[in-house]
Amino acid sequence: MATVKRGKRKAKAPALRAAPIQDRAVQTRERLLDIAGALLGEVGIERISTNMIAAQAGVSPAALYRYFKDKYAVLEALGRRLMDRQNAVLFAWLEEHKAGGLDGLAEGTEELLRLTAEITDSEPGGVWILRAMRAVPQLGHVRLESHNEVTDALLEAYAPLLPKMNKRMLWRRLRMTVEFGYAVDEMLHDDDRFSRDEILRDAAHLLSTSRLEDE
Amino acid sequence: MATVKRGKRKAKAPALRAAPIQDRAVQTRERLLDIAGALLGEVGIERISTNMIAAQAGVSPAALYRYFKDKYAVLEALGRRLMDRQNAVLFAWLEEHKAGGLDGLAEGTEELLRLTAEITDSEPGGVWILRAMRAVPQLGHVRLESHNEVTDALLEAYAPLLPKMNKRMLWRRLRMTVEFGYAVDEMLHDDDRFSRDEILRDAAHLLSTSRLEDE
DNA sequence: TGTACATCAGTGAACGCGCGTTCACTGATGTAC
DNA sequence: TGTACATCAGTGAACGCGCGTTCACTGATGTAC
Repeated sequence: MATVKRGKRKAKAPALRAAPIQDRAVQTRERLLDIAGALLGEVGIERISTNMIAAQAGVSPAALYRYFKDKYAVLEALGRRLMDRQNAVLFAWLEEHKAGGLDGLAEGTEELLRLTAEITDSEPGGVWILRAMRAVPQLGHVRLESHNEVTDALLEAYAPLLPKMNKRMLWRRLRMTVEFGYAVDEMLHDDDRFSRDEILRDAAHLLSTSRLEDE
Repeated sequence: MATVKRGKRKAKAPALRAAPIQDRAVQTRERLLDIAGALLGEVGIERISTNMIAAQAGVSPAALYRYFKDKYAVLEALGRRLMDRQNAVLFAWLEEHKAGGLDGLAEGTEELLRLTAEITDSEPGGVWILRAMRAVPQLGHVRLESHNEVTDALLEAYAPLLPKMNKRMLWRRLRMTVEFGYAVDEMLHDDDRFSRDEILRDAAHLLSTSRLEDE
């Protein structure tokens, strides 16, 4: 028995999910998420199933469970991926505009809304992911955490520009503005009577003429 | 065979749903909707089932199908009932405040938001009904139709007060404000860091300082 | 008022189906020597 | 570079379960005479 032992133990690894190591694993995971997003828009949150996702992605149902603990973990990862991408855009935008003062930020509002909408468009099932985050109790925290993080970043930029204003109130109003921004993102996707440009312009107008400060 | 025939035909009525006639039927229908709303909040849109609704309501699964064509018809009726009640409040509010001009309407904003929230609270599963209307493709039209109807009514009140403004643009901006209003209603139900009063006051402030007119 | 009967409201049990998940397994890939 | 072997990625088939819906039926209610 001259077989060489190199691993610490030869216990049968429990085949549970872990951070993917090989390249094809990363690709399979992303593919599962893309398909899940697309199905969210096609069949809806109450019809989507793990078997359906796996079949569309061309893998066995069991493969899905190497990457996700259960069905909700798939949806949660989907939501997180979209929100992370949207937040990255917002952080970059903030970095670029915060030097411009309140006016600069107001002028950039339309651009920010447009960039965010483009991220939503680029993700399969984009807007349906946002809606699922709202409607499924188990997923709500993803949305909340993301929105709060964004609001924190906004506060950092706005607070020095409104030094006399109560921070707690400013945070609250920024939080609400974030919520309005997402409402606009959703509106863009189910109104066909108006062009995207019209909606974006109105949204930027309403958001930037509403006053953060004062009583 | 001297039996008297009074009905036009004696064909076995197909036992399909129709407008309820007896009082207990009306009550059963309402009870099914109440239970459905409550379950929407408790188990979520992706776990709720017709069997579950019937069991909780204390009737057999088959009884549910006397009142609703299928599962979506239950949810649709639920959404319609809530939105009708909210719209009734809005119409009454509008009637009362439209004489006050733009200032009167602006001052009444907080009250409208509060009244709407109270309706949402009073309906079992209130906020989850609103969210389901968003997230389920088959139900989206209920929300859209309701919001459009509300916007039409608002336009009627605001247009005379802003005679120089392009009607199409005004409608669009009012439509967006309605959307913001519903976003506030939803916010009230998942933020526990701030009191309802704080949120309502901020919302009224943001909505009424944003300018409907001008470019 | 009594009653025969039409209609309405609700039952009990079952149907076929697809769900979410797990099992023991195989094939693909990486790596120490 | 070859190779033995550990580890990783993915399979095929099945599981128990609850789903949405329908069936033939019974009991409750309303009403014409």
